[in-house]
Amino acid sequence: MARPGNDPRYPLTSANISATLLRAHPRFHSADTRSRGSRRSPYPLRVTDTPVPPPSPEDDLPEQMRVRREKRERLLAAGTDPYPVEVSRTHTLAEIRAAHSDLEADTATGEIVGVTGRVMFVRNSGKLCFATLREGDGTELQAMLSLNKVGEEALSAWKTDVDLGDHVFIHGEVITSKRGELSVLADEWRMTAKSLRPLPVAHKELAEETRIRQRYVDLIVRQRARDIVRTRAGVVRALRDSFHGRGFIEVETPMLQTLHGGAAARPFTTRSNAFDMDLYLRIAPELYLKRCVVGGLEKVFEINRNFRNEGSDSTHSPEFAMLEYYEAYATYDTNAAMTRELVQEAADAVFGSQVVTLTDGTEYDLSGEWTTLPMYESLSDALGEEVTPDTGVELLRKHAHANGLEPDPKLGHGKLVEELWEHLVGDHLTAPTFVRDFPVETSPLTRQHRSRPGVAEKWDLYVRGFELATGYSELVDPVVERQRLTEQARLGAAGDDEAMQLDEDFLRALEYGMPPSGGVGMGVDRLLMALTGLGIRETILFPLVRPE
RNA sequence: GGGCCGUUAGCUCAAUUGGUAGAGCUGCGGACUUUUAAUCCGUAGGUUCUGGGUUCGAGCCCCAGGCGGCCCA
Repeated sequence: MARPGNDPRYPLTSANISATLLRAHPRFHSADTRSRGSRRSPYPLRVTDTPVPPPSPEDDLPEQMRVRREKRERLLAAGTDPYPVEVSRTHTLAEIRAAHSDLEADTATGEIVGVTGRVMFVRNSGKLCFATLREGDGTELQAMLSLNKVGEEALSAWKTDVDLGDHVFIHGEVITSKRGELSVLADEWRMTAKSLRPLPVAHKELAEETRIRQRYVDLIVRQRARDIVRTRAGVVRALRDSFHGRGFIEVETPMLQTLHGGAAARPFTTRSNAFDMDLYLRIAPELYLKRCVVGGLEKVFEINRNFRNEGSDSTHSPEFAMLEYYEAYATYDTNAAMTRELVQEAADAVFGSQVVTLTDGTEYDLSGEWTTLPMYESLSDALGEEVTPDTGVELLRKHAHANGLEPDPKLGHGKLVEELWEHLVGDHLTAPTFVRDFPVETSPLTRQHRSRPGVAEKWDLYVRGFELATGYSELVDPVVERQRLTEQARLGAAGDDEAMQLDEDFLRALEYGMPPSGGVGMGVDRLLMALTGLGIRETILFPLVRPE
């Protein structure tokens, strides 16, 4: 936006020349006090017949932002770049802390260093200034600036130019203060990145909405926010290490798909201009990973994003990270054991223990073998009456009503059993538990149990009451698979928008022969939730939110 | 989709029955060479989410909407 003073259309006048000069010279600060302290624009309007420039949006900025912008301009006017390309940092703050962990108070080491950090606290006095610098991981170190080391000009510039939140460079000697605080005593300092916005109060929690909408600010002020990011990275890395240690190959399969499949979920749609066709964001990588197994990638995994066009709450996000892995010659028995190991190895890698401390301070034990509950038997126990794959829909509906549920009248046997089970059993599970042998009807891509009619070789893993993962002995008979998918497509045509589409290419792949295989899907965000006790929006760095 | 609650200074929050919108931190000016959320003195900062309505007068009451949270389906 054009403004007088830096736009040729609005040449400098004596009035704004003097204002500019005053701002550029710290010596004149006291003389300039009144004009800088007033609410008036620092750019006086000229009394001429030339058009008045349109009001700059900056004139409407809150006072504190305006002040910081003025400081930036003052630095520029004085020939100092508030955003230099390069600074001569010699050590991180953490390196200095590590190298001088047990110095006595009031010690001078003689070591000269250059350090950088964001100014988090400032304690300025007349001739000696203290500042707490912080670097990315939260490590803090004190900077000290004294009159006799940096000189009057640099000290005065420090006091007038530096605000909380600014990045600065400090060159000087590593010392400890009289109180014993490890510090760098400056002989030189400079601005490395001027912050134009004031930091929130460092000692009060940000409102949850602000934490999510402005995660960058959350990360600046809250150690826990920084820790969560690192915990998540550690968990993902541990997962990859576990897979690599077992000979798995990581692949990346399409997120833009012409058909959506692999799960019962509503997809997002998008559009390809070049292909002139609608595309779907994937709801699951399953059908592509199975193509991989057909092709001979016998141990294959993918960690990446799925998108489901559904609402969000404390356990759901429309965009979430998913782990899926498939292994030839594995079954739902062997992949349950491996899934348990993956979780336990992640806990060990990140926390050094399989007993994790949740965010509310309670401990959660992931160690050892985990409970296994067959679905029909555990539901029968909870009802006090036997329920089997042959139990009729009417009787199931009666049980549902007797237990305070009002299931959709359209629900069939399978979904009724699952709803009843979730209500009577699932909601009360706390310890890690595998629930096995689901109704065939609700598991279209799973093979029938090898010996028990009416159930599928499928398990769900419940941890702290929510579903963390699901595993199968995969259905690999291409003829049966075609029947199941055709039925799904029929449901879709009938208006069930969670049903899958018929993927002829996937069926063609299966017709080449897929070895007997086990497959597992696990929510990565949910794994974080399980290990930390956080809500899903705390485990995702930038969750989807409505625009402000 | 329904119900309830919230939305006030840069941030975190107050504001009696409807009667001049306040505090702390932050900012600005001043003092201070060993501070640790420094301290002391002074001072500035507001479209009370938006739009309508009632009233002599609305942050507060009414209507509609936005955003967020919680509970329910």
